[in-house]
Amino acid sequence: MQSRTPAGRTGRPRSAAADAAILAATRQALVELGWSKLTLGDVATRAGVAKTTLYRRWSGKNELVVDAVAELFDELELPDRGSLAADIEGVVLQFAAILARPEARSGLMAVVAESTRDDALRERIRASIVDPQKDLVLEGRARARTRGELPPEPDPLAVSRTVDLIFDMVAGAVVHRTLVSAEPADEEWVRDFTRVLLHGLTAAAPGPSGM
Amino acid sequence: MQSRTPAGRTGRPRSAAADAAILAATRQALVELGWSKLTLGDVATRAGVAKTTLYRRWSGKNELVVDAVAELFDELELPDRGSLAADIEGVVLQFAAILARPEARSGLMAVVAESTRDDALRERIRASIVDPQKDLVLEGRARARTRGELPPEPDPLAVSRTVDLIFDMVAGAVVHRTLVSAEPADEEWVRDFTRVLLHGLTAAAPGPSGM
Amino acid sequence: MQSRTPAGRTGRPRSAAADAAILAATRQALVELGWSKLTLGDVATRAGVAKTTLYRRWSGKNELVVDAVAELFDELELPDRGSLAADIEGVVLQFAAILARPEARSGLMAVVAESTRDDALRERIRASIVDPQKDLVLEGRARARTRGELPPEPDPLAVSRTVDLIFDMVAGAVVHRTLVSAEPADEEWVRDFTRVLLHGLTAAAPGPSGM
Amino acid sequence: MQSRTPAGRTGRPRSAAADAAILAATRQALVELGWSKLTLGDVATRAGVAKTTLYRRWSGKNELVVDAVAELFDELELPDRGSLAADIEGVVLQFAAILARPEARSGLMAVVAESTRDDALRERIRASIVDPQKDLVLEGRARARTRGELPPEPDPLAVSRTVDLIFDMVAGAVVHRTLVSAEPADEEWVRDFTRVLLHGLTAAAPGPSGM
DNA sequence: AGGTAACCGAGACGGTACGTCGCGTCTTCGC
DNA sequence: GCGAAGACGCGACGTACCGTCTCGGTTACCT
Repeated sequence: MQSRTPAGRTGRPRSAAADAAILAATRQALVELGWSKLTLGDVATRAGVAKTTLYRRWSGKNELVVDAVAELFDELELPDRGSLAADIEGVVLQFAAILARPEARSGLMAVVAESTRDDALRERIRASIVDPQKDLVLEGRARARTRGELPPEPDPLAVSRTVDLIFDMVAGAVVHRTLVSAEPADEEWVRDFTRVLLHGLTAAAPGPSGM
Repeated sequence: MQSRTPAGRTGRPRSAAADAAILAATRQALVELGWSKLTLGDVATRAGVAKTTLYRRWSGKNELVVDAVAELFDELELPDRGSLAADIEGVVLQFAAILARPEARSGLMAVVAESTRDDALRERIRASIVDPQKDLVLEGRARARTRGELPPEPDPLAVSRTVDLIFDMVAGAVVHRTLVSAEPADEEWVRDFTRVLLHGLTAAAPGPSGM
Repeated sequence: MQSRTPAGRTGRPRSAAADAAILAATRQALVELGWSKLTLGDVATRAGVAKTTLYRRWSGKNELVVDAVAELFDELELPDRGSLAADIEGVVLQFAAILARPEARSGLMAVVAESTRDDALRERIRASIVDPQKDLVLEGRARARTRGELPPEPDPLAVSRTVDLIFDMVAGAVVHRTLVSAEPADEEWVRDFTRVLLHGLTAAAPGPSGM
Repeated sequence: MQSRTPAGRTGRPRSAAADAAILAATRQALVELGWSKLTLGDVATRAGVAKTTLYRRWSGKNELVVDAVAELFDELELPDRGSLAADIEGVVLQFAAILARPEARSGLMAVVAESTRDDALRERIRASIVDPQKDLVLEGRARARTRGELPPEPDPLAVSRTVDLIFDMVAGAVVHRTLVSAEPADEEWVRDFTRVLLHGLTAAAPGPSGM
């Protein structure tokens, strides 16, 4: 192993505790103030840290909040509930539970909004938040295939297209339900949604577009 | 008919041209600067209007942008393309076309993000943007029913639940595809999506939960 | 008799009551708010008058306040107390009494300050406020001369110089005492001041500079 | 001795150069614009300083101008011209010279006007501007006493009363001559004034009121 | 064991935008 | 045509954060 400091250097190393304190303070501030009223000076104060220390690690509000929110999604995992439908329901419920937390709600949508004009930010969001979720879709399909619930892998290009579609439908529906319609994505809704999604995928599968 | 000015009728009336100029300037600024760099002072200048005039009509950036973006959605209408699937594809494409415009992208997501902490704002978004869209879903279902593509109206409560689900799935998927995945919701994607959605709805329909 | 409207004109004549109401409202506002916080909109409201009406009669805050304060000095008159010293004491006390009123204090000094960069304003102050006071000095000297307390009139140029000096000394001392030292110009102070002034004038009179 | 920074010693220290630049810019703006058109934003710009820096040091226009004008009076000193009359003439001429400068004229009167409704401001004016001048009167009397031009010190209470009266007469007359009458307090006027004042004081001295 | 370089807190700095207030002008309606 | 009501363009206000920059002082690594 090696030291964390990038290029084995002299001088005092950065405090590891500060990073955690800053991210926690960011989430706390998101809960209490929301995205638009969150200020970096306030986050620094909450974390017991100087503004300088914060700016040494993050270049601005967007990047900081992405990282703070990303940690919330680390707890997402694919439960093994025995069937594809049940697995999907499980993960959708987890996703909905995260979006129900106030620090995720405004923070996530705000950085997504910002990312429409900032490619680096969108890439950061994709890498920290979106791709890990997409991996769950892939993992779920693989598990279903071993169970025999899905046919063997078709050609890879079609797979990618299908996975992307599934992901947009799942994430999009939950986000829209939670944030725009402002209704809870509870078990009943998730059951309805999962049924439509699964039936749609299996029924549409043999179609000519190779789904 | 009657006079438009509701109650107090004295004094110089508000300029109607100013409203239009301000909303147009807001959209222009959204295109050029994006949400976060848009300032009300700049919008006022672009509109050839004093800041006070703007503040007399809108209480802040959020409300202004909601109204500016809402006008973009006024052009949405349900085309009659002859079949339910084609109608859906048509309206989804229109929706996608609007979301492809930069003044809608960042503006819409940003106000949605803000609305997570501002109930009045969420209600404004719902009334000006969301509900008109939802009406299209209702209209489309009614038309399909006269065509015989859908069974006659089941009980009203289930209808509401289904319409809400459809709406969250349609709007959510398009938004997520466009803004998060940052891929175009083009004809091919819309065709795939519509197939899955329609198959899912018809296949799931006879289920015990009354869908 | 005839109408007040200057050049016998058509249309509704200006309300004479409005002028008085505006000046009274100005003094009231001076008392409550002071010069710097006095606003013309507020004066108009207090007077039950529209801003337009006010601006039709006065061109701005300075001119309005000069007129409002000038009315306070109309009550100044030269009492006949039997001797020059007593006459002076009397008029100085009256002057001090006016300066003790809050509507005079801040209003007067403020317009004087403004007049340092506005010749028209200074002329207006001189005509409405200063010259009437100076006339009292002339009147007092004439009366003293008939009493035999002063020698007959020397050459007119020297008179003007002396009157100006007396006036600057009297008005200046009272103003400074009242506003800068912030002590009351009461009877005792006025007696002391008058003694020094009169002794100075009579003792200095035979001097070579013709006083 | 000890460190200058009183208590909190951490953080970047305030720039001493900024204070001087701001006061100089204030005087320059007073000359060019006068009190009423002087804006703190403009002063900051002239000083090459941010508005916040200015507000960190002064709470508003009044306080700033008092300090800016006070520095003008620092150059006042009592010349030794050999006699009491000559000394007085000298210091009055200095005082008049300062009041002849445009940065003093409008600035000084305006803050005095404001001070009629702001006790803290009046105290600030007294401490920075008035009291130093009054000290000159005391110094002049002491020097005259060593010369034998004045009798030895009478009782202290009467002294205070006399000094206050002298001061109000001197400062008041010069201010009134300069600002209200708008005539120069030149050597001739100062000679006349000094003669009246001195004769008045000496002639009145033996009076019963203890002067 | 000492030197030194990067870290840390605190907080002042030059900026930019905020949302409000007052100005003096204008536009409308009613008397 | 006058007067009330009030919207208008304008410009300054005083505040809040931004992201940067000194400060003095503290570690941990590397001789």
